[in-house]
Amino acid sequence: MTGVRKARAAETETALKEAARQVFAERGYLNTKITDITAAAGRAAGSFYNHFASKEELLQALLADLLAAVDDRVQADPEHNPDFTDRAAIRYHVASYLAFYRENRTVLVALQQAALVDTTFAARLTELTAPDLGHLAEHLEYVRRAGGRLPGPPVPVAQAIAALLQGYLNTYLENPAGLGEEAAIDLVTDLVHRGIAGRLP
Amino acid sequence: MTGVRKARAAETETALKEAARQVFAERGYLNTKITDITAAAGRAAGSFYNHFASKEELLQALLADLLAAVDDRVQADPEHNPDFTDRAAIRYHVASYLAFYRENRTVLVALQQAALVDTTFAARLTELTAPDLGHLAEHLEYVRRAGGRLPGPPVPVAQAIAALLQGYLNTYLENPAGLGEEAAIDLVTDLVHRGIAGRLP
DNA sequence: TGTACATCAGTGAACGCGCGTTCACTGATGTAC
DNA sequence: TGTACATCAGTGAACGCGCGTTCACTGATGTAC
Repeated sequence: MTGVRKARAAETETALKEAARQVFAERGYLNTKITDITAAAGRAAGSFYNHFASKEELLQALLADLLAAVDDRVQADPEHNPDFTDRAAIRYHVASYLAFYRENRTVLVALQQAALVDTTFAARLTELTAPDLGHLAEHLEYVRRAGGRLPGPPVPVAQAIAALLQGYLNTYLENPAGLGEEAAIDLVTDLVHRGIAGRLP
Repeated sequence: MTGVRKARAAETETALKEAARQVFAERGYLNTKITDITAAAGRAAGSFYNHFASKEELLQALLADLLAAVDDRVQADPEHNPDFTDRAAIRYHVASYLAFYRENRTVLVALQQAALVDTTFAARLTELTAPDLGHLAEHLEYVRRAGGRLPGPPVPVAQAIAALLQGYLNTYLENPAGLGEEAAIDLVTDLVHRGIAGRLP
């Protein structure tokens, strides 16, 4: 009568997903066995396959959840300042990237790991980051038009900045080493701001 | 009488190492099976264990070779300019890092992959990069003493720069996207130089 | 509302594949005398 | 220098472990009448 079954199924599905997130965070995606996930979720091994065909498909599901969250966030984002000669505009981007990375680090790292082993995920990952890269490159183009001398063409510079953000913020989140969050954001902001705005007229 | 046996053994050992490097480059360390290596080396599967106890130990051997090469390089390096307020000094470091990374990319990437799965390699890797980080931090300290305003404490800034170098140069080597090597070096150099030297007196 | 049957989520032991690892064997090289 | 035996690098079929995946079974929920 009432959808007790569906509710139960949904319950264990989310239990599996949460268990996966937890276990991925503890020992990494590649080191996680399916029975690790089911054990952490308190279910039998066979139950897994009622919900996901494989560990990869589970990761896809986590990715889908993440993307949904991203969409919400982007919609909540007002028209932000595209002027990257303005330090505050850069800082805003850095801060929101840190917040996003902090929130979704487990899944992002799991994706990166999966991408090493599985070309499907590798393709997926570049597909996902492409828009962000383009977005960054546009902001850099703005700087160039405003008379700033970028250290190189917009796209490679955007790649470099993306590497800096991803690499350093990951390091930072793993071990803040006494540096406050605001200080970390300022650090990256300054590096980028000075680095790109260069010699303004 | 002559060491024909030893010579043969050494020969297949290097054949295995070279095959490993090649296969790692093609499909990645984690995706490589031991039989992939022996097949690429043109030997029987069992032969592998006359030389290495496991794939991990083979990687250790590749790492040892790499470190030996590094030692040679460092000795050949004259007392370089520690003054990171000087653009040329930074460029020198960037260029030599790129050369090193280009030369040893396969093994470095294999190490990074191994580190994801095996805590031994993770520890090894941080151990290996620690001196470089310290070295960088010293150069930054120099800038600070010279009156430059770093965007943050030397060690975190060094981490950020290391992330930029490693992340971007890896991206660049995978796909130069039409950017010349000198241009790539200049890009990173400018980003770092402007970023750290900031407002000099 | 009650009864009989169907369906479904979950269980966990068992199966089987992939791959690392072993080991008896071969032929060549080294050693002893 | 020659002969008999020992040792070693290499071979590849076979073994077995780990782990993903299946499947017969259970008890509860849903449906038909």
